[in-house]
Amino acid sequence: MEQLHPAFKADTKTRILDTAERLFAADGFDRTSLRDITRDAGVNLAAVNYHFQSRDALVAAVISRRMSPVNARRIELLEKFEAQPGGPTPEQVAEAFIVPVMEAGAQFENVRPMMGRMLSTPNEFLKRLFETHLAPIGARFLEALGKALPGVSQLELMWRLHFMAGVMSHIIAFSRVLPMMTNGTCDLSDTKAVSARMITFVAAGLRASSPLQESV
Amino acid sequence: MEQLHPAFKADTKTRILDTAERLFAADGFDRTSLRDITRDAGVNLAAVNYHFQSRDALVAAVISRRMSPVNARRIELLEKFEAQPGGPTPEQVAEAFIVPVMEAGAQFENVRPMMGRMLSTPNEFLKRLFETHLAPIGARFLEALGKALPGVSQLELMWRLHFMAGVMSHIIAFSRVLPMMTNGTCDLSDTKAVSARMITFVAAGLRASSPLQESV
DNA sequence: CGATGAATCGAACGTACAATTAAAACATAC
DNA sequence: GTATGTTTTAATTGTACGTTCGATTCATCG
Repeated sequence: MEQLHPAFKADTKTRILDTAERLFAADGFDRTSLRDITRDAGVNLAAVNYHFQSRDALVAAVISRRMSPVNARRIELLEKFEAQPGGPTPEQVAEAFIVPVMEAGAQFENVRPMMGRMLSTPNEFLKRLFETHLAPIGARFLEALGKALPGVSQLELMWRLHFMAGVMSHIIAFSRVLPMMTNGTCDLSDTKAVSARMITFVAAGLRASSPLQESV
Repeated sequence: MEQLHPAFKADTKTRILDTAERLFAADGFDRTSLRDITRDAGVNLAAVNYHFQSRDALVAAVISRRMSPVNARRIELLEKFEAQPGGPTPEQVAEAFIVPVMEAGAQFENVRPMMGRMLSTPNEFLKRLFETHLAPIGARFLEALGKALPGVSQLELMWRLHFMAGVMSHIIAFSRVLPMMTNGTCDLSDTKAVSARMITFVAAGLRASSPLQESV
């Protein structure tokens, strides 16, 4: 893992970010107080409101730090696949959607559970933040799906985009409990293998003929 | 909708349950206080700790009231499909998993968002409750998947079970925001149509040949 | 009617929270 | 080495929370 123990070195701002990320991942955004964060980070309580302006702004900073590179990588992959002669395949769209998240999860210990929290916390502020980060990504992937599955209606594509998102969100959100729930059977440490499983499942679902409009 | 406005009739206990369900669905479990609930229900604050013993026990009661019938119906459907000559098809397993939830969502306004909150709240008490309700269901569906997809390894089945759960959880959890996110395109009111789309997607994913072990 | 238990009520308990303040400590440049 | 701007500190503010309490109302039955 790349992260240092926050008790050593690193400036206050980074210590707060790292500790907040870890605690948000472990306990959720709503149930982690500034007192928890500052105590664990070994900094003063007021440091949060000094470096960031508010608790909400800290949450936004924690999320942006990890989400922005992931979404940039997603777009990058998508453009690469779209430039290829056969256009993007459903497998490639799924890969561009899933792999950057899984790779970030492998690189930074807390990213997967933290994103899981983000995807699943009812907090209204988080919902807005989520929209900010994911609305443009959703639109971009809808467009790519249209190229990968010509003839499928926009409505159907929209649904399947959300089904794909559901498969990934669930695995992300359950990344901490999944090994326990399955008695160690489901192991997320082999990122490539898990991604491959997901891509296979999702691509097959994307390719399935529509249940309501059989024709084209 | 079957529910009455809590301000009229119904005894205190039911008024609390109905109001709590509505507020939990709207604002989440953690962000809904007993004061919010009792104010909206028009009952005294102390009534919650009188009728239920604690806030946690109220949460458990709210969830059990809706989850128990859904899970009973799931098992019922599964047994019906398993009794059929061809054994259960992947479509039938998906149907038994998905349809009871969607039907409960159509019957009671707040069930879908409330279940979405339940599936996605980091609260440790909720996690335990979730385990209680879903662990046996998961085991039962894993068994059914084994019959529907003979030759697929237990490991692969476990993953695909979670992929299926992910598709449904995501739609459930996003039931309130999905119409807004998609500019009204994705509409959950036609329960049968949404269920059919999900079943098609999931069954295709379940049937896909394994990415890691091609043979069998 | 009068008594007994369930149900409701207003009020308070102690705890935890985000945010703010003014002073202290620190670093940097002159 | 003193002045200036940045960072850290301890203490406090006001608000909200779950839970508990004793008193009061209500329904039921002897």
